[in-house]
Amino acid sequence: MEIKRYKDHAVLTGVSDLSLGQTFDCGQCFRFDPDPAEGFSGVAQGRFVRFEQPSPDKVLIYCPEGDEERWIEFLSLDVDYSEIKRLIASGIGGVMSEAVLFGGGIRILRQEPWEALCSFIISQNNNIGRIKKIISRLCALCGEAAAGAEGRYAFPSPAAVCALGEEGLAPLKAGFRAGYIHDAARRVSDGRLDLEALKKEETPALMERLRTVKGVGPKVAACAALFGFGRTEAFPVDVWVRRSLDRHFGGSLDISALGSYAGIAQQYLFYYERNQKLA
DNA sequence: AAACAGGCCTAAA
DNA sequence: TTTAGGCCTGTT
Repeated sequence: MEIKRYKDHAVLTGVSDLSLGQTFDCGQCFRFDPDPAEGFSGVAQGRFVRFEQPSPDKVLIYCPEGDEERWIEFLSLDVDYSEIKRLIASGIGGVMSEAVLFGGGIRILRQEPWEALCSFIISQNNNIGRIKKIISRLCALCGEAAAGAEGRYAFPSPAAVCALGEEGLAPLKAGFRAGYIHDAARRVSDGRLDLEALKKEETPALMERLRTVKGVGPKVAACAALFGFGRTEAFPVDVWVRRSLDRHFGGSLDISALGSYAGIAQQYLFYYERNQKLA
């Protein structure tokens, strides 16, 4: 992969195994949308960014000079997915191979721990459209202005969320999740749940700690670990993956064959189960 | 209009 | 330890 820097954007060539569309529409991330101009835009790490993909092997990143690497990491473009895909497909075969072909452009984004935890708390018993709206309102309510765009907001800090109190979250219309959001914000901001320190923990211990938050069960903890802590071995089972496992794998899957890539495989299965009928 | 949506909590066996 | 019902809100 090569990087060339121009005045207001960087150009990556020699990109493989990436579809911006699949990556931003596979349910892992709630803050990016198709941009009116072109491509996908959103806020991450407090900064506005826009990505374009004029051809499969070419990606444009509209960002300040010097930020390219940040976004390359965000997109996991520093990881060789072709090898991972081969491993997953050959390790399981059958429907898994189909799923890898179908969603082969998905990359697991490297999102921030707090944002991932909070977002997946909100996601429970909820649909993507509404999840996005709730998160958008949360950011507008107490997030700081994002760098690089007017009217865009960073994901708020735990302290900022906590300061609102549970009642202060009412405008989000998050329903029963408001209490969960507040508990998470309180635990993180008062240090009982030290997300920074948890980066050093093994994945099972990490998930166990995350589950001390009210409203965080196995699925949400696994999602936070996978998307917020880069734990690609975490294997969240939601209704779609459940459906896929029931339909194609006799109800369960021996993920030992997937090594540390179970979470990536999960994402292919999820995307395939959820979207194949649209194709 | 009733069910359901990318779960989890609580109460009851 | 496992299982059923309920939960906010919005959409179909």
